[in-house]
Amino acid sequence: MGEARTGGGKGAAAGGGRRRLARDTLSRRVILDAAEKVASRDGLEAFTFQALAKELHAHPTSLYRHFRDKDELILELIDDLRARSYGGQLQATDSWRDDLRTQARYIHEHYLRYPVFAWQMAARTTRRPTEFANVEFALDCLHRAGLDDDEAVMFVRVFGNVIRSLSAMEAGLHALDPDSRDRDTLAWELEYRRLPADTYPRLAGLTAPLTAIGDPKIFDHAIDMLLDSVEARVREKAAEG
Amino acid sequence: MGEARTGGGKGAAAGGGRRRLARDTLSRRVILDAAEKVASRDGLEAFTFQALAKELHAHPTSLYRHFRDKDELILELIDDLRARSYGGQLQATDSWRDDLRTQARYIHEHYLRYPVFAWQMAARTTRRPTEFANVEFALDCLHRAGLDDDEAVMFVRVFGNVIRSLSAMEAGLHALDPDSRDRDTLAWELEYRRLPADTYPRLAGLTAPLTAIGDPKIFDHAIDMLLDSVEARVREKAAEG
DNA sequence: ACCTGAACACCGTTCAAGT
DNA sequence: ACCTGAACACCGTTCAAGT
Repeated sequence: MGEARTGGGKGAAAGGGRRRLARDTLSRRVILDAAEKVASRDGLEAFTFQALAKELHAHPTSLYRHFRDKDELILELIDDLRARSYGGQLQATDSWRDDLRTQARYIHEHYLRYPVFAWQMAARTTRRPTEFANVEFALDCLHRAGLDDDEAVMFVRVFGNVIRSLSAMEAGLHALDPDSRDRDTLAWELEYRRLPADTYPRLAGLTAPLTAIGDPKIFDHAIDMLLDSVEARVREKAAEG
Repeated sequence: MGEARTGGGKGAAAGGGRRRLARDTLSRRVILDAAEKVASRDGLEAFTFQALAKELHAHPTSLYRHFRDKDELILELIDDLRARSYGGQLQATDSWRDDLRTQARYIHEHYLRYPVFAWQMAARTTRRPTEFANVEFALDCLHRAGLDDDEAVMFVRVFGNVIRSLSAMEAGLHALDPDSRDRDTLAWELEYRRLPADTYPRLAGLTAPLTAIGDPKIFDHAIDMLLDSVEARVREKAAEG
Protein backbone atom coordinates (compact mmCIF):
# COMPACT_ATOMS: atom_id res chain seq x y z
CA MET A 1 0.00 0.00 0.00
CA GLY A 2 1.81 3.04 -1.25
CA GLU A 3 5.40 1.94 -0.77
CA ALA A 4 8.01 2.93 -3.34
CA ARG A 5 7.62 1.45 -6.79
CA THR A 6 10.65 0.15 -8.61
CA GLY A 7 9.56 1.30 -12.02
CA GLY A 8 9.19 4.59 -13.75
CA GLY A 9 12.07 6.97 -13.70
CA LYS A 10 11.61 9.73 -16.19
CA GLY A 11 13.31 8.61 -19.39
CA ALA A 12 11.61 7.22 -22.47
CA ALA A 13 9.51 4.12 -21.79
CA ALA A 14 11.38 1.03 -20.54
CA GLY A 15 14.90 2.39 -20.32
CA GLY A 16 15.73 4.96 -22.97
CA GLY A 17 16.38 4.18 -26.62
CA ARG A 18 16.60 0.41 -26.24
CA ARG A 19 16.53 -1.59 -29.41
CA ARG A 20 14.32 -4.44 -30.37
CA LEU A 21 14.80 -7.81 -28.71
CA ALA A 22 16.52 -10.46 -30.82
CA ARG A 23 14.20 -12.98 -32.36
CA ASP A 24 13.40 -16.06 -30.19
CA THR A 25 14.90 -14.55 -27.06
CA LEU A 26 11.63 -15.23 -25.31
CA SER A 27 10.29 -18.68 -24.43
CA ARG A 28 8.18 -20.25 -21.70
CA ARG A 29 11.34 -21.34 -19.91
CA VAL A 30 13.02 -17.93 -20.02
CA ILE A 31 9.85 -16.19 -18.92
CA LEU A 32 9.28 -18.60 -16.02
CA ASP A 33 12.83 -18.04 -14.76
CA ALA A 34 12.39 -14.30 -14.88
CA ALA A 35 9.03 -14.66 -13.17
CA GLU A 36 10.54 -16.55 -10.29
CA LYS A 37 13.23 -13.92 -9.95
CA VAL A 38 10.82 -10.99 -9.94
CA ALA A 39 8.42 -12.72 -7.54
CA SER A 40 11.08 -13.62 -4.98
CA ARG A 41 12.89 -10.32 -5.26
CA ASP A 42 9.99 -7.85 -5.36
CA GLY A 43 6.96 -9.59 -3.94
CA LEU A 44 3.33 -9.94 -4.85
CA GLU A 45 2.47 -6.30 -5.48
CA ALA A 46 5.31 -5.98 -7.97
CA PHE A 47 4.52 -9.18 -9.83
CA THR A 48 3.04 -7.63 -12.96
CA PHE A 49 3.48 -8.22 -16.66
CA GLN A 50 5.14 -4.83 -16.97
CA ALA A 51 7.70 -5.64 -14.28
CA LEU A 52 8.28 -9.05 -15.81
CA ALA A 53 8.76 -7.53 -19.26
CA LYS A 54 11.19 -5.02 -17.85
CA GLU A 55 13.24 -7.79 -16.26
CA LEU A 56 13.38 -9.45 -19.68
CA HIS A 57 14.05 -6.18 -21.50
CA ALA A 58 10.93 -6.98 -23.50
CA HIS A 59 7.57 -5.42 -24.14
CA PRO A 60 4.75 -6.39 -21.77
CA THR A 61 2.54 -7.57 -24.57
CA SER A 62 5.19 -9.93 -25.92
CA LEU A 63 4.40 -12.31 -23.08
CA TYR A 64 0.99 -12.99 -24.53
CA ARG A 65 2.58 -14.94 -27.35
CA HIS A 66 3.81 -17.48 -24.79
CA PHE A 67 1.08 -17.53 -22.14
CA ARG A 68 -2.62 -17.07 -22.72
CA ASP A 69 -2.93 -14.84 -19.67
CA LYS A 70 -1.46 -14.13 -16.27
CA ASP A 71 -3.37 -16.97 -14.68
CA GLU A 72 -1.83 -19.54 -17.01
CA LEU A 73 1.62 -18.20 -16.27
CA ILE A 74 1.10 -18.43 -12.51
CA LEU A 75 -0.25 -21.99 -12.59
CA GLU A 76 2.68 -23.10 -14.72
CA LEU A 77 5.11 -21.34 -12.43
CA ILE A 78 3.63 -22.96 -9.33
CA ASP A 79 4.22 -26.40 -10.74
CA ASP A 80 7.70 -25.50 -11.89
CA LEU A 81 8.72 -24.19 -8.47
CA ARG A 82 7.30 -27.23 -6.75
CA ALA A 83 9.16 -29.63 -8.99
CA ARG A 84 12.45 -27.85 -8.34
CA SER A 85 11.87 -27.42 -4.64
CA TYR A 86 11.01 -30.94 -3.61
CA GLY A 87 10.70 -33.01 -6.73
CA GLY A 88 11.76 -36.56 -5.86
CA GLN A 89 13.33 -35.55 -2.55
CA LEU A 90 10.96 -37.55 -0.38
CA GLN A 91 12.29 -40.94 0.70
CA ALA A 92 10.34 -43.41 2.79
CA THR A 93 12.04 -44.48 6.04
CA ASP A 94 10.82 -47.11 8.50
CA SER A 95 8.71 -44.55 10.37
CA TRP A 96 5.51 -43.45 8.63
CA ARG A 97 5.10 -40.75 11.23
CA ASP A 98 8.50 -39.20 10.59
CA ASP A 99 7.86 -39.42 6.87
CA LEU A 100 4.58 -37.50 7.08
CA ARG A 101 6.20 -34.92 9.30
CA THR A 102 9.07 -34.49 6.87
CA GLN A 103 6.67 -34.06 4.00
CA ALA A 104 4.70 -31.47 5.96
CA ARG A 105 7.90 -29.58 6.65
CA TYR A 106 9.01 -29.60 3.01
CA ILE A 107 5.71 -28.15 1.91
CA HIS A 108 5.64 -25.62 4.73
CA GLU A 109 9.14 -24.39 3.86
CA HIS A 110 8.25 -24.19 0.21
CA TYR A 111 5.31 -21.89 0.97
CA LEU A 112 7.44 -19.63 3.11
CA ARG A 113 9.99 -19.43 0.31
CA TYR A 114 7.36 -18.33 -2.23
CA PRO A 115 4.71 -16.51 -0.21
CA VAL A 116 3.61 -14.63 -3.32
CA PHE A 117 1.74 -17.62 -4.66
CA ALA A 118 0.81 -19.21 -1.35
CA TRP A 119 -2.92 -18.82 -1.80
CA GLN A 120 -2.96 -20.24 -5.31
CA MET A 121 -0.65 -23.10 -4.36
CA ALA A 122 -2.98 -24.03 -1.52
CA ALA A 123 -6.26 -24.01 -3.40
CA ARG A 124 -5.61 -24.94 -7.03
CA THR A 125 -5.14 -28.43 -8.39
CA THR A 126 -2.30 -28.54 -10.91
CA ARG A 127 -2.67 -32.20 -11.92
CA ARG A 128 1.04 -32.58 -12.48
CA PRO A 129 3.68 -35.13 -11.40
CA THR A 130 4.85 -33.36 -8.24
CA GLU A 131 1.30 -33.16 -6.98
CA PHE A 132 0.67 -36.82 -7.83
CA ALA A 133 3.86 -37.85 -6.08
CA ASN A 134 2.90 -35.99 -2.91
CA VAL A 135 -0.46 -37.69 -2.64
CA GLU A 136 1.08 -41.07 -3.44
CA PHE A 137 3.70 -40.60 -0.74
CA ALA A 138 1.19 -39.63 1.94
CA LEU A 139 -1.12 -42.51 1.01
CA ASP A 140 1.78 -44.90 1.29
CA CYS A 141 2.68 -43.61 4.76
CA LEU A 142 -0.88 -44.10 5.96
CA HIS A 143 -1.02 -47.55 4.46
CA ARG A 144 2.14 -48.46 6.33
CA ALA A 145 0.59 -47.01 9.49
CA GLY A 146 -2.22 -49.52 9.09
CA LEU A 147 -5.19 -47.44 7.98
CA ASP A 148 -7.59 -48.90 5.46
CA ASP A 149 -8.45 -47.18 2.18
CA ASP A 150 -11.46 -45.18 3.36
CA GLU A 151 -9.66 -43.81 6.36
CA ALA A 152 -6.47 -43.10 4.42
CA VAL A 153 -8.35 -41.26 1.70
CA MET A 154 -10.11 -38.98 4.15
CA PHE A 155 -7.04 -38.40 6.26
CA VAL A 156 -4.77 -37.63 3.34
CA ARG A 157 -7.20 -34.85 2.51
CA VAL A 158 -7.51 -33.50 6.04
CA PHE A 159 -3.76 -33.60 6.49
CA GLY A 160 -3.05 -32.04 3.10
CA ASN A 161 -5.62 -29.29 3.45
CA VAL A 162 -4.41 -28.37 6.92
CA ILE A 163 -0.78 -28.29 5.78
CA ARG A 164 -1.51 -26.18 2.76
CA SER A 165 -3.98 -23.77 4.30
CA LEU A 166 -1.92 -23.16 7.44
CA SER A 167 1.19 -22.68 5.32
CA ALA A 168 -0.63 -20.29 3.02
CA MET A 169 -1.88 -18.24 5.93
CA GLU A 170 1.51 -18.05 7.55
CA ALA A 171 3.18 -17.20 4.27
CA GLY A 172 0.60 -14.49 3.62
CA LEU A 173 1.41 -13.01 6.99
CA HIS A 174 5.08 -12.85 6.04
CA ALA A 175 4.16 -11.00 2.87
CA LEU A 176 2.29 -8.33 4.84
CA ASP A 177 4.03 -5.01 5.36
CA PRO A 178 6.21 -5.16 8.50
CA ASP A 179 4.34 -2.39 10.29
CA SER A 180 0.96 -4.09 10.48
CA ARG A 181 2.68 -7.35 11.24
CA ASP A 182 4.47 -5.92 14.26
CA ARG A 183 1.33 -4.20 15.44
CA ASP A 184 -0.59 -7.48 15.25
CA THR A 185 2.07 -9.51 17.03
CA LEU A 186 2.27 -6.94 19.80
CA ALA A 187 -1.50 -6.91 20.13
CA TRP A 188 -1.51 -10.58 21.00
CA GLU A 189 1.30 -10.22 23.44
CA LEU A 190 0.17 -7.07 25.22
CA GLU A 191 -3.15 -5.52 24.28
CA TYR A 192 -5.07 -8.75 24.72
CA ARG A 193 -3.89 -9.16 28.25
CA ARG A 194 -5.08 -5.76 29.40
CA LEU A 195 -8.74 -6.46 28.71
CA PRO A 196 -11.19 -5.92 31.58
CA ALA A 197 -11.48 -8.95 33.85
CA ASP A 198 -15.24 -8.68 34.26
CA THR A 199 -16.06 -9.18 30.56
CA TYR A 200 -13.04 -11.33 29.69
CA PRO A 201 -12.10 -13.26 32.84
CA ARG A 202 -10.14 -15.99 31.06
CA LEU A 203 -8.11 -13.61 28.97
CA ALA A 204 -7.42 -11.35 31.91
CA GLY A 205 -6.45 -14.22 34.15
CA LEU A 206 -3.91 -15.72 31.78
CA THR A 207 -0.46 -16.28 33.26
CA ALA A 208 1.18 -17.18 29.94
CA PRO A 209 1.17 -14.67 27.05
CA LEU A 210 -1.05 -15.42 24.06
CA THR A 211 0.78 -16.87 21.10
CA ALA A 212 0.64 -14.62 18.05
CA ILE A 213 -1.26 -15.82 14.99
CA GLY A 214 1.91 -16.11 12.95
CA ASP A 215 3.97 -18.06 15.48
CA PRO A 216 5.86 -20.84 13.66
CA LYS A 217 5.32 -23.28 16.54
CA ILE A 218 1.62 -23.47 15.68
CA PHE A 219 2.24 -25.39 12.49
CA ASP A 220 4.30 -28.11 14.16
CA HIS A 221 1.77 -28.46 16.95
CA ALA A 222 -1.12 -28.82 14.53
CA ILE A 223 0.72 -31.49 12.57
CA ASP A 224 1.62 -33.40 15.71
CA MET A 225 -1.94 -33.32 16.96
CA LEU A 226 -3.21 -34.75 13.69
CA LEU A 227 -0.54 -37.45 13.74
CA ASP A 228 -1.42 -38.28 17.35
CA SER A 229 -4.98 -38.72 16.27
CA VAL A 230 -3.93 -41.15 13.53
CA GLU A 231 -1.82 -43.11 15.96
CA ALA A 232 -4.74 -43.35 18.36
CA ARG A 233 -6.89 -44.68 15.56
CA VAL A 234 -4.26 -47.24 14.62
CA ARG A 235 -4.05 -48.45 18.22
CA GLU A 236 -7.82 -48.64 18.38
CA LYS A 237 -7.90 -50.82 15.28
CA ALA A 238 -5.21 -53.10 16.69
CA ALA A 239 -7.22 -53.53 19.89
CA GLU A 240 -10.38 -54.31 17.91
CA GLY A 241 -8.93 -57.08 15.86
CA MET B 1 -10.86 -13.13 -15.65
CA GLY B 2 -12.60 -11.41 -18.51
CA GLU B 3 -16.22 -11.89 -17.45
CA ALA B 4 -18.73 -9.13 -18.06
CA ARG B 5 -18.24 -5.98 -16.06
CA THR B 6 -21.25 -4.28 -14.54
CA GLY B 7 -20.04 -0.77 -15.21
CA GLY B 8 -19.55 1.40 -18.21
CA GLY B 9 -22.31 1.78 -20.75
CA LYS B 10 -21.72 4.73 -22.99
CA GLY B 11 -23.44 7.71 -21.39
CA ALA B 12 -21.76 10.46 -19.43
CA ALA B 13 -19.78 9.26 -16.42
CA ALA B 14 -21.78 7.59 -13.62
CA GLY B 15 -25.29 7.69 -15.06
CA GLY B 16 -26.02 10.72 -17.19
CA GLY B 17 -26.64 14.20 -15.84
CA ARG B 18 -26.96 13.15 -12.19
CA ARG B 19 -26.96 15.93 -9.69
CA ARG B 20 -24.82 16.38 -6.68
CA LEU B 21 -25.43 14.21 -3.64
CA ALA B 22 -27.14 15.94 -0.72
CA ARG B 23 -24.85 16.99 2.07
CA ASP B 24 -24.15 14.34 4.78
CA THR B 25 -25.67 11.53 2.75
CA LEU B 26 -22.45 9.62 3.21
CA SER B 27 -21.18 8.21 6.49
CA ARG B 28 -19.14 5.21 7.64
CA ARG B 29 -22.35 3.34 8.39
CA VAL B 30 -23.96 4.01 5.01
CA ILE B 31 -20.76 3.15 3.16
CA LEU B 32 -20.28 -0.11 5.09
CA ASP B 33 -23.83 -1.20 4.30
CA ALA B 34 -23.33 -0.52 0.62
CA ALA B 35 -19.98 -2.32 0.75
CA GLU B 36 -21.59 -5.43 2.17
CA LYS B 37 -24.22 -5.31 -0.53
CA VAL B 38 -21.76 -4.91 -3.39
CA ALA B 39 -19.42 -7.57 -2.02
CA SER B 40 -22.12 -10.21 -1.56
CA ARG B 41 -23.84 -9.40 -4.82
CA ASP B 42 -20.91 -8.96 -7.19
CA GLY B 43 -17.95 -10.70 -5.62
CA LEU B 44 -14.31 -9.88 -5.08
CA GLU B 45 -13.38 -8.69 -8.56
CA ALA B 46 -16.19 -6.16 -8.54
CA PHE B 47 -15.42 -4.81 -5.09
CA THR B 48 -13.87 -1.49 -6.09
CA PHE B 49 -14.27 2.07 -4.94
CA GLN B 50 -15.83 2.92 -8.27
CA ALA B 51 -18.47 0.20 -7.93
CA LEU B 52 -19.11 1.17 -4.34
CA ALA B 53 -19.48 4.82 -5.30
CA LYS B 54 -21.89 3.87 -8.05
CA GLU B 55 -24.02 1.90 -5.61
CA LEU B 56 -24.14 5.01 -3.42
CA HIS B 57 -24.70 7.34 -6.39
CA ALA B 58 -21.59 9.13 -5.23
CA HIS B 59 -18.19 9.96 -6.59
CA PRO B 60 -15.41 7.42 -5.95
CA THR B 61 -13.19 9.97 -4.31
CA SER B 62 -15.87 10.98 -1.80
CA LEU B 63 -15.20 7.80 0.10
CA TYR B 64 -11.78 9.06 1.07
CA ARG B 65 -13.36 11.54 3.42
CA HIS B 66 -14.68 8.64 5.48
CA PHE B 67 -12.00 5.99 5.15
CA ARG B 68 -8.29 6.58 4.82
CA ASP B 69 -7.95 3.91 2.14
CA LYS B 70 -9.47 0.69 0.89
CA ASP B 71 -7.62 -1.36 3.47
CA GLU B 72 -9.17 0.57 6.36
CA LEU B 73 -12.62 0.11 4.85
CA ILE B 74 -12.14 -3.65 4.50
CA LEU B 75 -10.85 -4.13 8.04
CA GLU B 76 -13.77 -2.15 9.43
CA LEU B 77 -16.20 -4.13 7.29
CA ILE B 78 -14.78 -7.44 8.45
CA ASP B 79 -15.39 -6.55 12.05
CA ASP B 80 -18.86 -5.23 11.29
CA LEU B 81 -19.90 -8.42 9.47
CA ARG B 82 -18.52 -10.57 12.25
CA ALA B 83 -20.40 -8.67 14.93
CA ARG B 84 -23.67 -9.04 13.06
CA SER B 85 -23.11 -12.65 12.11
CA TYR B 86 -22.29 -14.16 15.47
CA GLY B 87 -21.98 -11.35 17.95
CA GLY B 88 -23.07 -12.69 21.33
CA GLN B 89 -24.64 -15.82 19.85
CA LEU B 90 -22.28 -18.23 21.57
CA GLN B 91 -23.62 -19.74 24.77
CA ALA B 92 -21.70 -22.15 26.95
CA THR B 93 -23.41 -25.50 27.56
CA ASP B 94 -22.22 -28.27 29.84
CA SER B 95 -20.08 -29.81 27.07
CA TRP B 96 -16.89 -27.94 26.25
CA ARG B 97 -16.47 -30.16 23.21
CA ASP B 98 -19.86 -29.30 21.75
CA ASP B 99 -19.20 -25.65 22.46
CA LEU B 100 -15.93 -25.62 20.56
CA ARG B 101 -17.53 -27.46 17.69
CA THR B 102 -20.39 -24.99 17.57
CA GLN B 103 -17.96 -22.10 17.55
CA ALA B 104 -16.01 -23.70 14.73
CA ARG B 105 -19.19 -24.12 12.75
CA TYR B 106 -20.30 -20.52 13.25
CA ILE B 107 -16.98 -19.25 11.99
CA HIS B 108 -16.90 -21.68 9.08
CA GLU B 109 -20.37 -20.64 7.96
CA HIS B 110 -19.49 -17.00 8.26
CA TYR B 111 -16.53 -17.45 5.92
CA LEU B 112 -18.65 -19.24 3.36
CA ARG B 113 -21.18 -16.42 3.53
CA TYR B 114 -18.54 -13.79 2.81
CA PRO B 115 -15.87 -15.53 0.73
CA VAL B 116 -14.75 -12.19 -0.68
CA PHE B 117 -12.89 -11.31 2.50
CA ALA B 118 -12.00 -14.82 3.59
CA TRP B 119 -8.28 -14.36 3.28
CA GLN B 120 -8.20 -11.08 5.18
CA MET B 121 -10.54 -12.39 7.87
CA ALA B 122 -8.22 -15.35 8.41
CA ALA B 123 -4.93 -13.52 8.67
CA ARG B 124 -5.58 -10.06 10.08
CA THR B 125 -6.05 -9.15 13.70
CA THR B 126 -8.87 -6.66 14.15
CA ARG B 127 -8.55 -6.16 17.91
CA ARG B 128 -12.23 -5.61 18.33
CA PRO B 129 -14.89 -6.99 20.71
CA THR B 130 -16.08 -9.87 18.53
CA GLU B 131 -12.54 -11.13 18.17
CA PHE B 132 -11.91 -10.77 21.91
CA ALA B 133 -15.13 -12.64 22.67
CA ASN B 134 -14.18 -15.51 20.40
CA VAL B 135 -10.81 -16.03 22.07
CA GLU B 136 -12.37 -15.69 25.52
CA PHE B 137 -15.01 -18.29 24.68
CA ALA B 138 -12.51 -20.82 23.37
CA LEU B 139 -10.22 -20.30 26.36
CA ASP B 140 -13.14 -20.88 28.67
CA CYS B 141 -14.04 -24.14 26.93
CA LEU B 142 -10.49 -25.42 27.27
CA HIS B 143 -10.37 -24.39 30.90
CA ARG B 144 -13.53 -26.36 31.54
CA ALA B 145 -11.98 -29.30 29.69
CA GLY B 146 -9.20 -29.27 32.23
CA LEU B 147 -6.21 -27.89 30.34
CA ASP B 148 -3.80 -25.60 32.14
CA ASP B 149 -2.92 -22.13 30.88
CA ASP B 150 0.09 -23.04 28.77
CA GLU B 151 -1.71 -25.82 26.98
CA ALA B 152 -4.88 -23.79 26.52
CA VAL B 153 -2.98 -20.86 25.06
CA MET B 154 -1.23 -23.01 22.49
CA PHE B 155 -4.31 -25.00 21.62
CA VAL B 156 -6.53 -21.97 21.23
CA ARG B 157 -4.09 -20.81 18.61
CA VAL B 158 -3.79 -24.13 16.79
CA PHE B 159 -7.54 -24.56 16.81
CA GLY B 160 -8.24 -21.00 15.72
CA ASN B 161 -5.64 -21.00 12.97
CA VAL B 162 -6.87 -24.30 11.57
CA ILE B 163 -10.50 -23.14 11.63
CA ARG B 164 -9.75 -19.86 9.96
CA SER B 165 -7.27 -21.07 7.37
CA LEU B 166 -9.34 -24.09 6.32
CA SER B 167 -12.43 -21.91 6.12
CA ALA B 168 -10.58 -19.32 4.08
CA MET B 169 -9.34 -21.93 1.65
CA GLU B 170 -12.75 -23.48 1.22
CA ALA B 171 -14.38 -20.09 0.83
CA GLY B 172 -11.80 -19.10 -1.75
CA LEU B 173 -12.62 -22.23 -3.69
CA HIS B 174 -16.26 -21.23 -3.74
CA ALA B 175 -15.32 -17.84 -5.12
CA LEU B 176 -13.42 -19.46 -8.02
CA ASP B 177 -15.12 -19.50 -11.39
CA PRO B 178 -17.32 -22.61 -11.68
CA ASP B 179 -15.43 -24.04 -14.66
CA SER B 180 -12.07 -24.48 -12.95
CA ARG B 181 -13.85 -25.68 -9.85
CA ASP B 182 -15.65 -28.45 -11.69
CA ARG B 183 -12.51 -29.43 -13.53
CA ASP B 184 -10.61 -29.70 -10.24
CA THR B 185 -13.28 -31.73 -8.51
CA LEU B 186 -13.48 -34.13 -11.42
CA ALA B 187 -9.72 -34.47 -11.47
CA TRP B 188 -9.73 -35.84 -7.96
CA GLU B 189 -12.56 -38.21 -8.66
CA LEU B 190 -11.42 -39.57 -12.01
CA GLU B 191 -8.09 -38.43 -13.41
CA TYR B 192 -6.19 -39.31 -10.26
CA ARG B 193 -7.39 -42.87 -10.33
CA ARG B 194 -6.19 -43.55 -13.85
CA LEU B 195 -2.54 -42.98 -13.02
CA PRO B 196 -0.10 -45.77 -13.94
CA ALA B 197 0.17 -48.43 -11.24
CA ASP B 198 3.94 -48.81 -11.55
CA THR B 199 4.75 -45.21 -10.57
CA TYR B 200 1.74 -44.64 -8.32
CA PRO B 201 0.78 -48.00 -6.82
CA ARG B 202 -1.21 -46.61 -3.87
CA LEU B 203 -3.21 -44.19 -5.98
CA ALA B 204 -3.90 -46.81 -8.63
CA GLY B 205 -4.92 -49.40 -6.08
CA LEU B 206 -7.43 -47.22 -4.30
CA THR B 207 -10.89 -48.75 -3.95
CA ALA B 208 -12.54 -45.57 -2.64
CA PRO B 209 -12.47 -42.37 -4.73
CA LEU B 210 -10.25 -39.54 -3.57
CA THR B 211 -12.06 -36.78 -1.74
CA ALA B 212 -11.90 -33.44 -3.58
CA ILE B 213 -10.00 -30.59 -1.97
CA GLY B 214 -13.16 -28.59 -1.43
CA ASP B 215 -15.23 -31.36 0.16
CA PRO B 216 -17.13 -29.90 3.14
CA LYS B 217 -16.63 -33.09 5.17
CA ILE B 218 -12.93 -32.29 5.51
CA PHE B 219 -13.54 -29.37 7.83
CA ASP B 220 -15.61 -31.39 10.30
CA HIS B 221 -13.09 -34.21 10.28
CA ALA B 222 -10.21 -31.87 10.98
CA ILE B 223 -12.06 -30.27 13.89
CA ASP B 224 -12.98 -33.65 15.35
CA MET B 225 -9.42 -34.90 15.12
CA LEU B 226 -8.13 -31.87 16.99
CA LEU B 227 -10.83 -32.25 19.63
CA ASP B 228 -9.97 -35.93 19.99
CA SER B 229 -6.42 -34.94 20.59
CA VAL B 230 -7.46 -32.54 23.36
CA GLU B 231 -9.60 -35.21 24.97
CA ALA B 232 -6.70 -37.62 24.90
CA ARG B 233 -4.52 -35.02 26.60
CA VAL B 234 -7.18 -34.43 29.25
CA ARG B 235 -7.42 -38.16 29.97
CA GLU B 236 -3.65 -38.37 30.15
CA LYS B 237 -3.57 -35.58 32.72
CA ALA B 238 -6.28 -37.29 34.77
CA ALA B 239 -4.30 -40.53 34.76
CA GLU B 240 -1.14 -38.70 35.84
CA GLY B 241 -3.03 -37.47 38.88
C1' DA C 1 -17.65 20.91 5.84
C1' DC C 2 -18.67 17.70 2.41
C1' DC C 3 -18.84 16.28 -2.41
C1' DT C 4 -16.79 16.44 -7.20
C1' DG C 5 -13.50 16.82 -11.37
C1' DA C 6 -9.38 16.45 -13.26
C1' DA C 7 -5.29 14.17 -13.08
C1' DC C 8 -1.51 10.72 -11.99
C1' DA C 9 0.56 6.51 -12.08
C1' DC C 10 -0.54 2.39 -12.59
C1' DC C 11 -3.10 -2.37 -14.11
C1' DG C 12 -4.35 -6.63 -17.76
C1' DT C 13 -5.38 -7.32 -22.41
C1' DT C 14 -6.35 -6.76 -27.68
C1' DC C 15 -5.03 -5.90 -32.10
C1' DA C 16 -2.87 -3.82 -35.96
C1' DA C 17 1.68 -2.67 -37.37
C1' DG C 18 6.67 -3.18 -37.78
C1' DT C 19 10.98 -6.36 -38.77
C1' DA D 1 6.98 -15.89 -37.01
C1' DC D 2 8.01 -13.04 -33.24
C1' DC D 3 8.25 -8.52 -31.04
C1' DT D 4 6.29 -3.72 -30.47
C1' DG D 5 3.12 0.53 -30.19
C1' DA D 6 -0.97 2.42 -29.56
C1' DA D 7 -5.15 1.94 -27.45
C1' DC D 8 -8.98 0.40 -24.29
C1' DA D 9 -11.15 -0.17 -20.14
C1' DC D 10 -10.15 -0.34 -15.98
C1' DC D 11 -7.66 0.36 -10.98
C1' DG D 12 -6.41 3.27 -6.18
C1' DT D 13 -5.32 7.72 -4.74
C1' DT D 14 -4.27 13.00 -4.43
C1' DC D 15 -5.48 17.54 -4.55
C1' DA D 16 -7.53 21.69 -6.02
C1' DA D 17 -12.04 23.35 -6.99
C1' DG D 18 -17.06 23.78 -6.51
C1' DT D 19 -21.39 24.28 -3.33
